[in-house]
Amino acid sequence: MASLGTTAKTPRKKPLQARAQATVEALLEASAHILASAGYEALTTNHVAERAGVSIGSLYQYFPSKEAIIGELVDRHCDEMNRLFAEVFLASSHLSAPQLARAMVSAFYRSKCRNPALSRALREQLPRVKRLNRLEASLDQMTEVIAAYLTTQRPLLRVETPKQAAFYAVHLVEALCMASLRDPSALASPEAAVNEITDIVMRYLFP
Amino acid sequence: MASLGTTAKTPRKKPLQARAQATVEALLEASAHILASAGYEALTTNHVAERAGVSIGSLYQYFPSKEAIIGELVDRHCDEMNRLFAEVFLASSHLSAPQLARAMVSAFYRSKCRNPALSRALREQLPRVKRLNRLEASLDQMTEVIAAYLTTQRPLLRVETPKQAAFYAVHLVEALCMASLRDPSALASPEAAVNEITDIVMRYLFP
DNA sequence: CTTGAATATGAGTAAACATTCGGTTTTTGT
DNA sequence: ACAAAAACCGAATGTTTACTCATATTCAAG
Repeated sequence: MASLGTTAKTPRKKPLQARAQATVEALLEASAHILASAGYEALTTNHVAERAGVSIGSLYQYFPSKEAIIGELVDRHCDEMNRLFAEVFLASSHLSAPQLARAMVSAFYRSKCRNPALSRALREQLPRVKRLNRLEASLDQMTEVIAAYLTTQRPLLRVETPKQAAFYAVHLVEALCMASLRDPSALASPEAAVNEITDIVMRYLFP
Repeated sequence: MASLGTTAKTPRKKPLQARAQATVEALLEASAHILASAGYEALTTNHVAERAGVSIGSLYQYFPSKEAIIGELVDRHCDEMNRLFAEVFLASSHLSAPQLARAMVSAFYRSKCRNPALSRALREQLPRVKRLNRLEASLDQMTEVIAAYLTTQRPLLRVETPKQAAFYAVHLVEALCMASLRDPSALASPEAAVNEITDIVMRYLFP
């Protein structure tokens, strides 16, 4: 491993032509597949390049380091999650609290269902790659939005501290969605899981 | 790295004399410290030996591989958690459901408080290592015990499926304890956290 | 005190791995 | 068709790291 400290942090080149874009996508897809199916241990640059069907040299034309690939993977995952969260929140903000809650839990659950194995790997296998903070940051941002919403609902609220309530609510939903995802066979259907989780949060937040 | 596949899985020697025992303890303590303070990346065998104040050769007298050290660390952590769980469960089984719940949550929380950094590291940085299954296995075992208990409380229960309820309850408690642990400053005191988490579980399980 | 077993040592080995670089092929614009 | 740019290639490099082994030291029992 050449000194990580001096590794360039910016890509060597931007992919301009269509085939270069395809190369980048293939590399990211290969990384996601390896991470999801074989774990972080198996995620070596050579392995990624091989699976992507490109040479190791090409990999380093577009990613300055192995960490940069993972970073991009995390970034995309977070962006997708944030996008869905914002979309559903806005689209459902006029609904009642229970309906909104259900919509949010469902959205969260479905966003993880797109690629359960990858979701798990990103959450569980990424050894403190600095970038993983972005996932925590996403949750923190959600917490703030929820806290603001709860403040507007204060009269109806069972709890008195919206910020704290949002913290527990978000972590609760995240953890139970991931847990349900891990073992979907032993438990009920996805819809049932969403219902149950929604129920738990609602009972906590509202009378 | 010598071929992992053919690495011996049993220790070379059992530590018989007192100084050998001390060496083993020093190695485990060093491993825990490095893992908690610097993360898995920094957990190299040479680093462990250095911090333990013994030579790398001594390390390999008592542990057949790096993975074996981590395995022992996880084993001890799980054993401690299981011990505390069983003890508190037996000692409190005659209490009312809310009191029992609070005792269990408190015990869980306190067991993580012994060494928060290590608890986090074992939970968040280790899923790459196969052995982490032991931690999941511990949770699964707890779930079974709780499910059995809930079955005896069925008439009082709000939910109808003890097994599923136990699953959500255990994961909920675990996740929220870890989350509270991560950011104890922003939230209330440990007692308040335990109370809140207990409250959430109780509202879910009982009317 | 002697002797054998247990313990400790640390330079050395080999393999894995991230990253580089010199050179080739393909595409684009003219 | 022809240059220039972009993309691609993969053997080679240098470092990291898990693990070994030949040797030295300490302990315990007779």
